[in-house]
Amino acid sequence: MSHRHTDVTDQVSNEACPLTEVLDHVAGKWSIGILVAAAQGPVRFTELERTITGISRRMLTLNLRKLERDGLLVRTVHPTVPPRVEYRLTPMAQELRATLSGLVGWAERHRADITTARATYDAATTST
Amino acid sequence: MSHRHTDVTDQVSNEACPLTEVLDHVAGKWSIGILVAAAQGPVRFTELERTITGISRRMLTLNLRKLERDGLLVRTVHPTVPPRVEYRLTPMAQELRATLSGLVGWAERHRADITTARATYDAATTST
DNA sequence: CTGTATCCCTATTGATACTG
DNA sequence: CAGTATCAATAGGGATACAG
Repeated sequence: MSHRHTDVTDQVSNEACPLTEVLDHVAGKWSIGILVAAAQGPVRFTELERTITGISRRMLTLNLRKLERDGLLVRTVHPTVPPRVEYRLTPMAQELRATLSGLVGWAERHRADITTARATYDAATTST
Repeated sequence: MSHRHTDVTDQVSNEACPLTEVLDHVAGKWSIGILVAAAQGPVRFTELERTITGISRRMLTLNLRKLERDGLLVRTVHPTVPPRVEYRLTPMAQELRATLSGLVGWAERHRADITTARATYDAATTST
């Protein structure tokens, strides 16, 4: 064994893989957006609904519950007459958000490259 | 306006948001797994198919194409009699992978916390 | 206001068979 | 080996109406 294509097998195979773990909590279409929106401070349900733009009430609720269950969001209900519910990030989620900024940085640095790559690929694919 | 719930509106709203950009390239169920697997060096199609475990041939192909189109993977075809195709990360993707390790670190640090949070949440939800 | 419950539609994915 | 094509199953997500 020294064929120089090093053994890859143990990196992705099992379900305990940290990468998979991350994805399960973050990979959703809305999760990260919610985390970012909620990071600004305690945020109310309706606020999020307006902020996230394309999200439906249903999806917002589902994602909020998931994030809460994973310990990333804290849900606080103020038992006032018009119910007031606020969401805020846990310290763990704040940490995640900080980490996420690395991704954002990467995206910003390479947005143009990606656009170019796509154009090139499409050109090569579309035409003969 | 000074209700201390700072204006969130400009963070997630538009489609040009870097976060959205990142997600489009990375959020897929398999994308990151593929990138990690391919990072070890030139990898062949079948190797990936075995490595990624749960992935179907179809999904592997689709994701490979997407990643290639985005300029994250380079596909090299060796015109030998049994075709030999190898995939490797572009520098841009290597950079992404480095960034990703931050996420992996976060996941590793908090895996236990998440498990606990879920158990707590489920206990509080299931009972009563 | 803050959700929950339904219905329904579409996109994603798996399984399978076939090809260069 | 490395895909592509096709079909069927499913889950994700939107719209809407209703409830605490």
